[in-house]
Amino acid sequence: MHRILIYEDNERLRSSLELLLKGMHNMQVVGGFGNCDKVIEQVKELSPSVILMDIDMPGEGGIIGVEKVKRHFPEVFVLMFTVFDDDERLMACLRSGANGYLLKKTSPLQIIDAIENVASGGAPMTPEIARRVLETFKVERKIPSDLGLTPREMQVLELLIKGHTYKMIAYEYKISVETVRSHLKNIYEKMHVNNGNEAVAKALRMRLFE
Amino acid sequence: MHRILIYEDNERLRSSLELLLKGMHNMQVVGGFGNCDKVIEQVKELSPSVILMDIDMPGEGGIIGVEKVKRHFPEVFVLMFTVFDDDERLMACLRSGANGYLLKKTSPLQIIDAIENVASGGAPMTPEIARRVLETFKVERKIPSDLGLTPREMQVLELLIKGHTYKMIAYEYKISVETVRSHLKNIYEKMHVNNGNEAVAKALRMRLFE
DNA sequence: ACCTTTCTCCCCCAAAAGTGCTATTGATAG
DNA sequence: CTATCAATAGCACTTTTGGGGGAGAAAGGT
Repeated sequence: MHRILIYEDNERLRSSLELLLKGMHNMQVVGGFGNCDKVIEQVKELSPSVILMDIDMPGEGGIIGVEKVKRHFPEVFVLMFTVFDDDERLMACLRSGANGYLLKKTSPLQIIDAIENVASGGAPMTPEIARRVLETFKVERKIPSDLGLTPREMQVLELLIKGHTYKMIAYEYKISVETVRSHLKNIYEKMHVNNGNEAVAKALRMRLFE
Repeated sequence: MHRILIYEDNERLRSSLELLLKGMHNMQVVGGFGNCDKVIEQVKELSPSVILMDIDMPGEGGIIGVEKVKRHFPEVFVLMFTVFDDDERLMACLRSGANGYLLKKTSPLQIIDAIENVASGGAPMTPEIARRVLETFKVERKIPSDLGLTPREMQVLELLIKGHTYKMIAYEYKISVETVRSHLKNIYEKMHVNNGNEAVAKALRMRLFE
């Protein structure tokens, strides 16, 4: 039996949802509210297993809502449910740990499906949403990032990033400080930077190291 | 009409897939191979609209495959299709720009669905996969990361990351170099680091800046 | 055999960075 | 009113860095 809690400021839509879900033998709507101002108390009180959460609501919206819920009750599944589909909000929800993301144009059947799905550990989302999520992975992709650094140069740069001084790097690799200097000179030239700080920043931004 | 190209080293499975897809009125299997060694030539030759790509194949596997395809033909949709479901491979594929990710236990009907779906710009994946993808978003979440840096200290640190010298920072904010030094001293202490390189690395890793 | 790259090392020298102090001012919280 | 904090600034002193050279040995490719 799934215990559903609904956050949706549009009264009519909320009623429709309640009606729809009540019609299912294995679902029980334990509550419905128009904003997330008291979400913590309400979840504690009603102990839902799945929350349907609209994003755009007066007072505290769904983004704050999902964050609060997931921080205090990470075991409760939260399903975002919205007309808005801008990437900003989407990502904000996902980062806060939302378990799924539905657009309001989703059919009733699919909503039921999604609830079943999320309750069994899945992460339902429309293919549209999924595409956008994957998109963000791609942009994150490592750019060619071929600076032509030699293996040794990479090693030296790595220790520089760790905050080692030239002397420490030299000791680490059993080479002279002069050699370390040479490597760093070459590194800076190849990276088109003028000092260590810039090199460190650039290397990390290019994800040469983690 | 979708033009499908299949990469799958298991002959029997490949035949089954071909048979399944050929049965559809709007799909045409333009080819099938057991590895990705010549994927570029093959795609150029056969110009598929959707590629079904197994991950584990002798020779060049699907991960190299999807990467090659997406680099040379970003407009071709690639649907990964595999028994393996470890996060490493999954992420590698997604980063390379795979358009969807199916597990082999997926039913024939769902495979057809997924192809239609990916061809119309969606990103089909099993809820299971979707869950894992969302998971990676969560772990990426910004941690409180409160070092107690003051606004001014943040500004100074920001320029340091850009590779500015103390002198340049001082000039930028119309303060004396000594003041910059003071700020940096405090910054290093608060961050528990001993020099600029380490501070830059730590700041970027904590995503204090991007 | 010749060339290039990589890794190694050296010198000089100036600039920059880091450490340890002190100290004044203005704003703010208690 | 007082204590704290942020921001400012200074000085002395040491260490570290960065930029300019040059140069030799080993490895790898043509």
